[in-house]
Amino acid sequence: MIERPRGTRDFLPAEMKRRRCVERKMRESVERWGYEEIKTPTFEHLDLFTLKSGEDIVDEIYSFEDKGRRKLALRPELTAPVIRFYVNELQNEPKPLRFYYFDDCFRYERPQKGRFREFWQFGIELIGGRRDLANFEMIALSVDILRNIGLGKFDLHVGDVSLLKKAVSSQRDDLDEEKERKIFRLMDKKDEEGLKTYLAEIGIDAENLSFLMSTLDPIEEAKRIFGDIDEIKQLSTLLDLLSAYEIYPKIDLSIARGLDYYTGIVFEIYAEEGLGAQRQICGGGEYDLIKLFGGREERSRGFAFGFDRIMEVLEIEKEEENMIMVISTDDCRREGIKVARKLRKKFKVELDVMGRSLKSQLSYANSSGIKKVVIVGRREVEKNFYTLKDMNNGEQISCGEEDLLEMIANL
RNA sequence: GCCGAGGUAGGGUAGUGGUUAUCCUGAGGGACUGUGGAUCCCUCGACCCGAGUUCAAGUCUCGGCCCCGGCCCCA
Repeated sequence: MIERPRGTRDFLPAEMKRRRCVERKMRESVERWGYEEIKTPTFEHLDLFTLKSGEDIVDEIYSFEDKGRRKLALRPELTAPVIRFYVNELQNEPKPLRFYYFDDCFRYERPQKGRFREFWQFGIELIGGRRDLANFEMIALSVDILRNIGLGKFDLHVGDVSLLKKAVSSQRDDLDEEKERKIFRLMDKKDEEGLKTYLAEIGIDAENLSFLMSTLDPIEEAKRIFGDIDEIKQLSTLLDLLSAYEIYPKIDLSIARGLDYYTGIVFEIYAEEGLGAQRQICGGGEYDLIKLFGGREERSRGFAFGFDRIMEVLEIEKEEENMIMVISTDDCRREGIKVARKLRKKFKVELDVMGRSLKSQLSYANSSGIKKVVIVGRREVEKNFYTLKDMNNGEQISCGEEDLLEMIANL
């Protein structure tokens, strides 16, 4: 027997209904803000991703060589492909550009709760725009989506990596990249003890950086240290605009995220429960990929939802299935087929393919949750009528050909 | 890659070295040739894979695979 590859999943019809329902709501949400769907290839040149994230990520990517010796990779995320697309052929479009995507991504990682080797991302990229207004739109939209899909409980954290970088690099002139990274990582993990120990080790006064981890009013504290610099104004304006949309994020200046390409505001959204160690359901921010990919400098920003993680925490009530079954026995199959065809103009209709008796077909309808059946048997065919049966209460009525559609709708 | 817990019909399970591997559910058929849900009967269907120990392995040992929780990483 052939097993499903590690970290992949099969989805049953019931689960696909849930997923499509949420997907539909997400699409509706972003389309109401003027976003349009785009699609990029499932695989790209490996370089696209190493350029963005460094050589190290090759370990976590599904990469391969094709028969023409090209080094390719299944996309591990969608921001880089979308920006590549933009740089390739959309740079002269009028700004802003509002794009959204919903697709599967692939990462070679150890699977655990909320983490798979094939997983789905729903995200947007907003290219162009003045920083404060565009950042407002990005974050407000992400919250709008969650509100629309009915996910009420989440934590929104907003930070600014440029402030973080500035604060850390101002501590020592000779701070190399590796040390900075380690500091960022400890901060991102909120490992205060580890951070203190490490800062002491490399001779930095932890007090100077403590405002980044502060939970009280980090903006005020940053202002005290840096003065009223542009980064702080941006954050304040953003908070003001968000409050107009009734969004009150938690400021967290220690968010480091991928860091390599984020350049300004960053944000993360966490589910409150149900995901174990993988609580993050959304991440995004401002980045500078366009120039890196050889385009004309243009600010852009975006976010992506971990669709599968959202599905883990979201509770959705089941939609009732509205299936009609046309039941006919072997001597009347032709008539049954004709009736089914007529009904399919307006309804979902099933026909028996098992060759079952009338009794067994009813039994099947019952156990499949089919609420309405039309019986087309010899008796009906000979006298030229149909029998409609309501499976909920067992009541039956007869009707002629001309009122079939109407009567079954009202059954 | 690391640490830990697991893997018995489609789903849920019993089974501490010894009959033909238990029970529930499910699925297919029938009792019942034009009327479902109840009942009864029949049928289908499993020890993750591979080595080893043993007279004998679902059970013990080792390796692999998969899965679950966590670490690392997280574009």
